[in-house]
Amino acid sequence: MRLVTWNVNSLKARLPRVLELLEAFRPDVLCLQETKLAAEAFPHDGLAAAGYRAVEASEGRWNGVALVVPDGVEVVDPSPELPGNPVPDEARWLEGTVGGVRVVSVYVPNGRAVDDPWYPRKLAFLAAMRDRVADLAAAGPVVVAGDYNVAPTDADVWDLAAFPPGSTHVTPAERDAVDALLAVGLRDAQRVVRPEGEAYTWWDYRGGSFHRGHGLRIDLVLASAVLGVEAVEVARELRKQNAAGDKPSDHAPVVVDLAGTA
DNA sequence: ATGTCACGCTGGGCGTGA
Repeated sequence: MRLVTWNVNSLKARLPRVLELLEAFRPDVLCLQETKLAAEAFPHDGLAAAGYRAVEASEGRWNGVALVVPDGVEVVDPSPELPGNPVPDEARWLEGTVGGVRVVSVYVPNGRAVDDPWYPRKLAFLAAMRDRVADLAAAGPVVVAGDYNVAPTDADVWDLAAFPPGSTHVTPAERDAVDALLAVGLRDAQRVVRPEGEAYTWWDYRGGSFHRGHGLRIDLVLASAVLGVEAVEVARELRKQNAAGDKPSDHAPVVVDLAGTA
């Protein structure tokens, strides 16, 4: 099974690049985050032209997640429910069973700053995830893919000096929350294939960050250990503007090939 | 350089979020 996760920063603005991704990588499931559109505006027709269909959880202007699969593939028992979610009105969680694997597309709250009310909300969201994923992992193979807004280790940050005290994404509490997800029996797919070193997935739009290598690895694919990880690729070409002038997201897609799936 | 995007509201810049 080939799974891709991508924070697109508006599916309306990014549709040409999503179609480019589907054509180039032909995933069996694509987990989208930050679709940033209402359900009635979701571009089902555009995806259909590429041979794909989507199940989505949409909110309107902000957030929004989706699972995109090839025509003829069913997403069984889709659900946006995350028990204990501190922000249940926001479209940040969507699970569905694809090929016998429970797949989740998740957009974890940013957190903003350690002294901001969004920081404890972020930690509460991650705690709710842990409890839900523990239940899912006990029931069968699971993949939790998305924008975690956490860089799990120092190797996932271009420069720790850019994260002075009060900064989010790198705090021990956030990293402990990701470790707690792994502790229910998941593996960080990128680190299975590439145990250390740089594998960034996000670069700020500002200041030429991509060109300068100022990135973070915050888009993660956590997979049940029973699922073999054959390959992982960060699709960096999609972080660049294309020849037609279509702009990139500030995140690159993460492409993961998994074995041991139906 | 806090140097970029994308959105809604509105009719072209501003506020918001990342």
